[in-house]
Amino acid sequence: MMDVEGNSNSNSSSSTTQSDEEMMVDLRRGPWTVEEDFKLIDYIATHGEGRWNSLARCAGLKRTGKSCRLRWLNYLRPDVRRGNITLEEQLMILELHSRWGNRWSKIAQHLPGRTDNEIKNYWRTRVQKHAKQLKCDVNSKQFKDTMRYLWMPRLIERIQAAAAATSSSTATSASPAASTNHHLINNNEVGTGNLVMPHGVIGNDFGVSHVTPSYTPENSSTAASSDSFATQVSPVSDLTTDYYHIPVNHNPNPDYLFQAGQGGYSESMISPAGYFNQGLDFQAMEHNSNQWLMESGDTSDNLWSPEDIWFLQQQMM
DNA sequence: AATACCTGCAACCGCTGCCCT
DNA sequence: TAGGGCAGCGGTTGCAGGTAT
Repeated sequence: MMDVEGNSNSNSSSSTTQSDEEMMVDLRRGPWTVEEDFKLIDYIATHGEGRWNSLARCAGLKRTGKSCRLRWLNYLRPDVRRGNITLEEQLMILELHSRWGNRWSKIAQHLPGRTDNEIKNYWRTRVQKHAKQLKCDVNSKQFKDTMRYLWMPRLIERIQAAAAATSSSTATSASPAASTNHHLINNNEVGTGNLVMPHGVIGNDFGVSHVTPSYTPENSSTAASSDSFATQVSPVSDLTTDYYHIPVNHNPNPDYLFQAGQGGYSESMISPAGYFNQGLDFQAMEHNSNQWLMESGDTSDNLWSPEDIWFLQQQMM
């Protein structure tokens, strides 16, 4: 299908526009070369982005406008963030996806520097894998609840643990990392409307202990010493100070995630009273959650034993 | 050491909606 | 108002690198 040498095959029932383009020019496809990258960067630096089809022509690139746009937005853009998805970003993705579904670009808007493509890939490769292990549909209520009441709280714990570890080890320094985490966990900022984490989720009034009373950073299997996690997902955010620091009250977007009074995340997830009433045993389920988180991003296919899966399914019924 | 298999990610495709003429 | 061009979105594919056998 894809021809790295740039000779487009004729299988595609591509759009009229694209077919016309391909007839007129011998368009390249497949991976971009360094030379092409430089051409694109150079041209955009001089002329700016937009008008992608003409941009491609003028820059001397034998690519479609689409391809140029994609390469720029997903890879070459100077503010694009590369590397592992942080815990905070994972949490954000889970929450936003539970709210908006596969609206990747919309989700990406709330993760500065991350592209919709990257988030989509993360979802497909990591999240859907876990759904598969649970033998349930990623869109099922069961899986969503598991995410909401198990996975996400554990992520929050890990963020807290990582922040605590960082702040204690860098208490006397003014490192950017410490500064960053301060913004993420400082509960005082909740009231200011500047903290983007949901109200009460990260802070003294967040009831993590109600969900996982036995948790401590020391005994948690999710501690930063976990090899799989340490390598796959950086336990300490390397976010810039402004990350997650969008002034909520000034955000014109009515859909803004953590806008006060939406009654979403902070109320339903952190106070799952209804769930306890339904007989969910979070203590028991925690085991699975720990494994899940510990191996998040791992390649293991055995996170869930058949017994675990059966148990979880029974609890969710 | 060689091969098969798996995973993650970059890139492509088709579709939709917006804007301009 | 209709049609064409363009930008953007979500889904899908193919490949490179890693891991298991």
